[in-house]
Amino acid sequence: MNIGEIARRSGVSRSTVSYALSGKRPVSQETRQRIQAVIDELGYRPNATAKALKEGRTRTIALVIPPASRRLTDVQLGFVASVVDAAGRADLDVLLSPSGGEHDRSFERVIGGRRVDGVILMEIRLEDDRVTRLRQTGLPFVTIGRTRHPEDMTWVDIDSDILIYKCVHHLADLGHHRIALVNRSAELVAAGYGPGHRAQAGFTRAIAERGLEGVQTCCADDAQSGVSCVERLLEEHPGLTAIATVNEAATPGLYRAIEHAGLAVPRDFSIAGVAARHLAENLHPPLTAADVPADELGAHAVELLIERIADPATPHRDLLLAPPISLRGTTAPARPRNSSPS
Amino acid sequence: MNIGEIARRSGVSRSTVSYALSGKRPVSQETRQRIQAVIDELGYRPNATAKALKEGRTRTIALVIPPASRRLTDVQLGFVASVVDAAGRADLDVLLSPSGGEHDRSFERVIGGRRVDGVILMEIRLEDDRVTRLRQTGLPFVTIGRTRHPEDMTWVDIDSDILIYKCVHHLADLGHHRIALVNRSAELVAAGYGPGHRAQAGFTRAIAERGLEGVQTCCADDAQSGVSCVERLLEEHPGLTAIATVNEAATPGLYRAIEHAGLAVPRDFSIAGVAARHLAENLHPPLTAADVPADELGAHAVELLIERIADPATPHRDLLLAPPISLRGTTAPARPRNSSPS
DNA sequence: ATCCCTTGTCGAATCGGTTCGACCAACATA
DNA sequence: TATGTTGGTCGAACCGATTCGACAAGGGAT
Repeated sequence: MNIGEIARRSGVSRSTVSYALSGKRPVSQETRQRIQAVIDELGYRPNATAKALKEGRTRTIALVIPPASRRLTDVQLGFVASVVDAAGRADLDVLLSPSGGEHDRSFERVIGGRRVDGVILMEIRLEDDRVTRLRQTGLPFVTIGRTRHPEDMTWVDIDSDILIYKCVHHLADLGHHRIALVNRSAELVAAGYGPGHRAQAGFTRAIAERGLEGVQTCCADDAQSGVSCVERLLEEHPGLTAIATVNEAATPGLYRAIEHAGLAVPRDFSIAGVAARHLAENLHPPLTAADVPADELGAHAVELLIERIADPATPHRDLLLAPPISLRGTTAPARPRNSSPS
Repeated sequence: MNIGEIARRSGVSRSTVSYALSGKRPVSQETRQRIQAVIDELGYRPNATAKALKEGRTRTIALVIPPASRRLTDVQLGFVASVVDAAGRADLDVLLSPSGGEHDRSFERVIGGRRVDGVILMEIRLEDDRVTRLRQTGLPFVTIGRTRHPEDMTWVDIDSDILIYKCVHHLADLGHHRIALVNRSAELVAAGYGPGHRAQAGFTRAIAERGLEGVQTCCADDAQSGVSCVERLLEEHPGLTAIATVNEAATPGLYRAIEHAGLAVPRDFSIAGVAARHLAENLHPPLTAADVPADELGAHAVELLIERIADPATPHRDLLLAPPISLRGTTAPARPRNSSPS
C-alpha cells in the first residue's frame, strides 16, 4: 500500500493524493473525501523513509548515551527521559546510540549515514572527540555538559563548580572544618569528565576561601565503592565531619559506611551534594542536595537542537543552571568528635 | 557528497561506485582504489535513508518503553541496556518510543511509517492493544513479557508465577506462616499487567499448598509507597513475619519501614523477591531474590526479532526463564513474635 | 575461426514519496 | 471581448542509493 495504490484506487494521480494529504495545494472537497475513504479502508500511512529521502530530513534525532552496560546514574536517566519526552512532543523520534569503547560503530553508523537530523550528546569530556567528529560532519548538535572551550557550540549544563562551592560553604557555615569531596570515578575524571574537574575547582576554591581542610577522592559509581571510599576516608582523616559529593550513585554507600562507623547522619556527620531530586528524597535521611533539573535541561537541549536544525547558521546559545541547594536531612551543625588521640 | 559526486570525481558511473562499495560485482583493482581515494578524501558515507528506501529495510528496530516520565525500574533499565547492546552488536539502531498516555503519537509514528524493521515491546498487559495493533500491521515484533494468549507470538519472559511460588515455599520452609505479597502498583495490576497477575497466582497456589495465611497488596513503584505499604500491613496483620515481593522499586521502603517498626531483617522479618541483581546486591542487607536475567532476555529478544525480520514466516518461538533464588541476607528462620494481645 | 565465459563497466529503472511547471475550466475584472 | 486569477488536476523530475540487463574486451576451449 503505497501512494500509487491509493491514487489508482481513487482514480487520481499520485500528486493529487500527496496534495490532499499535505494540503499544500487545493484539492476539491469531493476528491479529497474519495481519497480519504480509500486511505481509511486500506489503513495507508505514507512511508517515512521515502518522505525523509525527498525532504532531506529524517525527523529523528540521536541521543548519544554512555555505554548502556555501565549503569546510568539517576541524573543521566533523567536526561534521557526528558529528551525522549520533549522530542516526542515535537514529533521527533529518538535514536539511542551508546558511545565509547566497542560502541563507536553505533556512533559512526548514526552520524555517518545521515540517519538523523541532529544529535544530543551526554557525558561530555573537557576534550571530547565525539564533539570534534560532529563538528567535522556539520551535523547540528547540542551537548548536555560542555567541553573545555564551549564558545562556539550550543550546550546546556549545570554549574558543578558553583554547586560544590556552595555545598562547601554551607557545610562551613555549619561549623565543619574538615570536608571531603567525593567525586565520580577515577577513570572518568582522568578522562577529563567536565563536572568532575569543575567540582574539584569549586571545592578547592571554597576550601581556600574558608581556610578549611579539604580532601578530594574519586569513587566508582556504585554503592559498594561508596562504602569503601568512606572507610578509607575515615581511616586516613579521622577528623572528617562532612562530605560534599557529586557522585549520586555512591551516596547510599556513603550513608551505610558512615553509619557502620558508629556515626549518625546528620548528627555526627553531614553530607551535601548534587543529585537527582528523586534520589535525594528517597534516601534516608533525605539528602541535602542541589537537585539537578534534568527535565529542564533535557527539554531545553531539544529546543536548542530543533532551532539549530531549522537554521544551522543560528548563533550558538547555551544554558548554565545552578539550582539552589534543597536543605533536607543530611546537614547539621558540626559537633566536636574525639578524633585525635588525646 | 552523494554517490554521484564520488562517481564524477573518480570518472566512473554511479553503479560502479556502488559495486566497488558492496563488492557484489567485480571491479578492477585500479578503479576500486581510485574510488576509495576519492571516498577517503571527501569522507563520503552512503546515505542510509536512500539505502533504506531502495532495500526496503531500515536496519532499525523500535524499543517501546513505558512512558519515560514514570521512572523505569532497574529491571526495565536492564532490558533497555541489553537490547541496545545486542542491537548494536548486530549493527541495528534502536528507536526509543514511549507508549501509553499522551505518548501514543510516538508509537503510531514509529509503527505506521515503516520507520523500523521490527519492534520490541516491554511491559506487556494480559490484553495489550499495542500487540493487537502490531498484529494488524504485520510488522515483526517480540515482546518482553507476554499476553494472556501468547500462543502465536514470539516472546521472552520470566516466570513470575513460579518465582513467587518458590519465594513463598522458601519462606514457608523457614517456618513463616503469615506472608504478604507486595505487588506492583494497583493501576498496573488493574490494567492487567501480566507479572502482577502471575505473581498473585503463584502466591495463592503456594499459600494454599502449605496451608499458610497470605495477604496480597499492591504498592506503587517507589520507596515512599513501600514504607506506607509495610506500615499498613503490619498494622492490619500484626502476625506477619515475611514478605514476598515483585516490586523492586518499593523494596528500599520495605526495609526502612520494617526497621522503623523495631524489627530487624532478617532476624525478625524476612523478605524474598524478584529483582535486578544489581539492586538486590546493593541493598543492605542484600536482598534474597530471584535475579531477573535482563541481559539474557534482552539479547534473546533481539535475536528472535532479527530472525523474524529475516523471515516473517518463521515459526513463533519463546523463552521462559525461572532463575534460581539467590540466597542473600534477607531471609532467616521465623522467630515467634508477641503479635496477638495475650 | 568460432563460440562461450568472465571481467569490468555503463545506463536505466526502481524504491515511495514531494514538488514544480503546465494545463484547463470557470469566473472576475477591465 | 480580451485578460487575468483562482481552483483543481496531471505528468515528470527528483531525492540517493541499489540492481538488472546490456555490452565490449580478452582468454580458453573446441
